[in-house]
Amino acid sequence: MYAIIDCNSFYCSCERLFRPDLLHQPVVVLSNNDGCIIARSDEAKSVGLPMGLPYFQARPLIQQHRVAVFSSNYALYGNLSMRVMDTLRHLLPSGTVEVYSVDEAFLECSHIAPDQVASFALELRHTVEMWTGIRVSIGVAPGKVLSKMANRLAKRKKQETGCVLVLDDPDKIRQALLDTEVGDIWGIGRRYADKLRAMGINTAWQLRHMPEEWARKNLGGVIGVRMIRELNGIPSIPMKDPLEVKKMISTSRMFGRTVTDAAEIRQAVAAYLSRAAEKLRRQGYAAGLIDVYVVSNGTSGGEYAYDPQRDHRYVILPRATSLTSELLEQALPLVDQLYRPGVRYLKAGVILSELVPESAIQSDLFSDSPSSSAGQKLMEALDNINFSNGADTVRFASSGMARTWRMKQEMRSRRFTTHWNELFEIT
DNA sequence: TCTGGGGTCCTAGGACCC
DNA sequence: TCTGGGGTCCTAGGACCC
Repeated sequence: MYAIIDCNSFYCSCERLFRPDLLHQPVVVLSNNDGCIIARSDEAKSVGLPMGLPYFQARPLIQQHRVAVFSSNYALYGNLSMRVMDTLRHLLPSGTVEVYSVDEAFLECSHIAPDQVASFALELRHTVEMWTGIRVSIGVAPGKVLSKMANRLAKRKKQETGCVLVLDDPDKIRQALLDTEVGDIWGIGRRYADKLRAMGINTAWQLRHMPEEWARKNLGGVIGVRMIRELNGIPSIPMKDPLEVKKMISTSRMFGRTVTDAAEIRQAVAAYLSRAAEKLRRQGYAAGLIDVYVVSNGTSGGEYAYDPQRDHRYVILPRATSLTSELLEQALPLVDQLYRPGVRYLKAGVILSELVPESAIQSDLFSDSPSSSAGQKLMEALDNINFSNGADTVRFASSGMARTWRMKQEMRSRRFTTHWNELFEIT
């Protein structure tokens, strides 16, 4: 059996943890740049605020129902996520927890007797809430797809299920499949859902009875075949090895306003690259390739304009590196190749790929410094200062001083758990 | 005026090789 | 006028996820 454990309205729960006065109030959290709604408490859902609604469109409803609004506070969410995941790893045998996203983890439960699974799940839910203050929902079933389905149904019927649902016999599975529309299956996105409905397939139960060969042709090849098997209770999506190396690290942001100045684009790219390099070092990798891209405002206004030929450049590094200075040196010239005067830019981004473990860097035949250990010490010092004193305390001058292009975050709560000067105070 | 950011996997098709 | 078969590697693009 597989379980998925999922934090309820995670970002909102994090905000409420330090604002108990909001416990039964509607709460929403906004995307970067305070652009749109990305998390809603149950109360906010029930006043009719949909996911992804632009903030400016949501404003009337927000005022009418006195909804508490927060800018996203990733320092806080990341730290609380770590606490939840640590709790799971503490309570389960090693190798059975797969962190799937900031607020979800799959558990492989073969070590638990089938008749114990339900009580174990309830216990787990209770412990996570006691230790972290975060409420979770748990779905258990044979396979990841069915466990996601169980989780979804558990949340939908909180009162009856206590946020835990175990699909452990054919009748329960059948009922769950009948109760799930194709578009609500994990792995079926909007495109496939439209396609399936056009073919008269509306429920997971109907999809389950389609032949594998049909799925191979119509649902993305092997992905479709795995889907049919999972729906039939045959686990076909394995647990992921937590040690697997990442393939890319990317950092991108919308600007707080449109930007037309090349110097400002360079600053933004320098800042995103610094951030990406920090992630790179934290995970112990070096990058062999840098991608830089920009997105502009379409000529007719409104629309995003991105043309890979025109708006994206990359450079292959002579030697993989994780030093911000070396990466900057290679990446900044790309900006000048991309930049077109007079264009209104909305966003820029940096992608680091061809990642290799720092310990296994291929040195280049002609480089004079075998491994730039002074540079590495400098980066270590930089990362330590920025970790303990807050991001960007020390940064490269190329990332700019005034930085008026930076995103808006006007309603961010304090970083209660990660910054000494922002601790929760009791008076 | 105002619509996020960070990922993964898979396939098709072109270039190239023997 | 005729013009193979088998393979690898790479990239772009589509689809999905939270």
